[in-house]
Amino acid sequence: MKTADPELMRAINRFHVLDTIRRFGSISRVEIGERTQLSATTISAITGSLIDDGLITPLHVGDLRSGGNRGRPRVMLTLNPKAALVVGAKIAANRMSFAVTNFQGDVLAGLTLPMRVDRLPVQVIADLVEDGVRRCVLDAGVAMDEIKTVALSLPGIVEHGTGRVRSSSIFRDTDVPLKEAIKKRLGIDTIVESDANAITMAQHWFGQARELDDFVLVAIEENIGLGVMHGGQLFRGARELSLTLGDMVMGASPDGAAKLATLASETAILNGDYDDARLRDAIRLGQGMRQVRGMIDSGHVELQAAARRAGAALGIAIANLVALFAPPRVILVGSSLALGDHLLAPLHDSFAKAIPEQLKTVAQIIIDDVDDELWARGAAAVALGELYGSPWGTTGPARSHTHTQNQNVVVED
Amino acid sequence: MKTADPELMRAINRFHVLDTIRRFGSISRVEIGERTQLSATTISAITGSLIDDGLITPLHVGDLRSGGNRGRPRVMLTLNPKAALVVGAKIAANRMSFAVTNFQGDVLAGLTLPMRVDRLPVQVIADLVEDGVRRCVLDAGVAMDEIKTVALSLPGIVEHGTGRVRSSSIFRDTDVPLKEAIKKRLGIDTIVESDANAITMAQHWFGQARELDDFVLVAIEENIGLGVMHGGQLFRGARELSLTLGDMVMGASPDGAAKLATLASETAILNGDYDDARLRDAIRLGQGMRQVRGMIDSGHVELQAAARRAGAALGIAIANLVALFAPPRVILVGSSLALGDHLLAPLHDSFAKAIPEQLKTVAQIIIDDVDDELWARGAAAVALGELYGSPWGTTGPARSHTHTQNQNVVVED
DNA sequence: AGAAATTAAATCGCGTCACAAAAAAATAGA
DNA sequence: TCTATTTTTTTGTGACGCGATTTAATTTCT
Repeated sequence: MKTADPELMRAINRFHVLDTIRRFGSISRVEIGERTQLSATTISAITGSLIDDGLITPLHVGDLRSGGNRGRPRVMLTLNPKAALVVGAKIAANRMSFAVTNFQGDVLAGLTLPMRVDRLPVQVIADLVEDGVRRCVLDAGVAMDEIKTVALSLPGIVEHGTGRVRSSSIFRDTDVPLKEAIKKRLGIDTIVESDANAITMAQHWFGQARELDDFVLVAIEENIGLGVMHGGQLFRGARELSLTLGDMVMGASPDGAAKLATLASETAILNGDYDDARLRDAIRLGQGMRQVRGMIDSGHVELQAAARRAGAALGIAIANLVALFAPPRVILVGSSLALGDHLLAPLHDSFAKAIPEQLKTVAQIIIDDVDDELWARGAAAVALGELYGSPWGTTGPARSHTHTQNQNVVVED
Repeated sequence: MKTADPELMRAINRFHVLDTIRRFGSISRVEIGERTQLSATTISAITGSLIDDGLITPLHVGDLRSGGNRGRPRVMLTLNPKAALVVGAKIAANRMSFAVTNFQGDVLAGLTLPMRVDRLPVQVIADLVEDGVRRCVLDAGVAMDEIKTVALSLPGIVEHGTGRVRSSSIFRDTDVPLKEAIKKRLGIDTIVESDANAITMAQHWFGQARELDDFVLVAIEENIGLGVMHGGQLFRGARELSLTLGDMVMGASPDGAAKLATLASETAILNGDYDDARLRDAIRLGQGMRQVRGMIDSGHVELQAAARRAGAALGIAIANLVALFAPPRVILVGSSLALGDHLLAPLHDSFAKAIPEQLKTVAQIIIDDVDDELWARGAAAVALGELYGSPWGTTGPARSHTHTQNQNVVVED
């Protein structure tokens, strides 16, 4: 039970201000006041402290006066890109992606390594992750000790707090203490998050849900991931467990029942149909679904039926989600979207049939074909989100800026 | 976006204190401090203000000194029962229940009226509710204007904020502005809530989940209701919509798919099997499931199969819920529990088969056979919860209690 | 019985917070 | 240069939570 004290109050308002600056990229104090409803005084104090801490920078524009604009000009504030660097990583069965981003979430260096890692021993995977992170950081031209946090995302059920992976298609073992393993190797704060939550965060910060504080995301890949944004925060289960949709059982009785994952995951669609050499290669490269789409287009009936089945099941599962969370938007991402209408037409169709009448207008379904980098960037956003929430610089007392204020770095164009 | 200010801070802490007193019934200031982690100073200030506002009362015990207890004795604090009176009501298809409770949630008067109200015109139902409330208040020996709030609970999807009933088996119409209708009739603040949420609140306050801030409740009656308690608060969908489980589609494709409600609701189990006169009567009296149980016991094969189907479907639906919310406890309530093991055995069975391995130990399923009064009391708890959260007396400045107490209570519109 | 010890609750003083009002800063137009 | 205008900072006020201190109410010891 969190007690409220002045420090918490400040932390909340500070976060609101920082978040507002992040959302608008470049914004004056007055506008922050309009958006947050905080008084100008408070804004000044908080932004002052943020400037002192080096998290934001004042930006005296000089021009951009759109004429007829008298009075003291507004000083724009932006995130200080150099305030922190983080690494985000996505670990998938057939590839790893890394992204080094600055405090604004801009990608300084990206790296995707196609390789089949699933079912390798944990130690080996951890080694590979370490290599990838170090390599990507090197590419970005920075030193490892400048990295504040590393965030890893992977499919499966992840316990956010402890950084343990309860279960994942990547690992043979269950309950893998991945966070500790990586932290020991890199000597950097590490966060482990489900890939679905990472991409959900990415959509919230950079993608199709920038303006929404409530939405649901379904990631259709080797597994079916789920991310729920609720009130601007990732919704986690009661034990800080990440959510998953692949375990949803579709059926009314144990006999006929099947998990969604066995109906709609990539593996399910392929159903062991690896006799085609090109398809085998494509799968190894993570292009399996694209290849399948081609095969369906040229008349592969069985695969088409599999895609239809998958789409139908997904449509129902999504309808169930809408019935539970009533989100204004559902975003679909993941490699299986490469199947195009072979998957989506039955999906929409069964969604329409499954959704209750009075919820029909509630949710809007959006398809977003995202690239590897955004997944990794999402993981980075998870890391940044934590830095925002609990700034390492003291949340503490407002200092009198009177004698520190002149570092107001005048940057002109 | 709520900004944090001293007033909010105080409101939060005040709520924590009040909630702690409610949970423990009778508790001293020191113990409140231990539980809330607030300083003794703050506790003193807040309890002082609560006493001034008449919400709690100091209780000088005198005895109960369990020996060996030196020093100044603790003064116990309790909720002031007379601080507010509320009415809770449960509207079901075949009966209405009412309960007048004091500020502690003690029932001063209860009333259950067996009558078939579903599909009656809204106006008629509203009239019946009005009569029931007035009658029950009269039974409690108090005047209507002493009632602070009325809370109605009913099956279906309810929009909490506006008090509109999006859809309910009770009403023929959709989007019924029930809150307005009742408020106009009674002239009292009215809250409309789903019955599942009300009984969830009741379990949290008085029942099987008193110590839990996270749990899920499934109400199996004419419909399948769902309540989710998350972090000590009722979890509502993004639009403040109440949740429902009856709309969950069980099946992998639109053809074979069926909503849970058509598999596991009372109507579904009966499946139009009204040829038995005694059963017809029992249903009218809300004893349908009890009667069905007897019929199964004496060898009614079809009904037994129906119960088995229902249980199996419910087990799967609950497993899906556990996969989504990871609650430590799932509580089952509702009239269908009268079916006993005819329903529960297949339920547990299919739950065990459907739940993923790593979540097996997460949730504990509890059956609770609750009576009508608890449902109504739950609605009352919903009303009380709102009173707690935003106390009508000014949350305002701490007064020096020594000489002030008489000013406040200026409540303006 | 009276003093000492002990525990609970109230009070005091401090630092912090948000905010309103006033002052200062920075610019455009006259 | 001077005035009007708009933004930002400074100043002053009321409220908050908390640690230290004081007062209150008992029990235990002598």
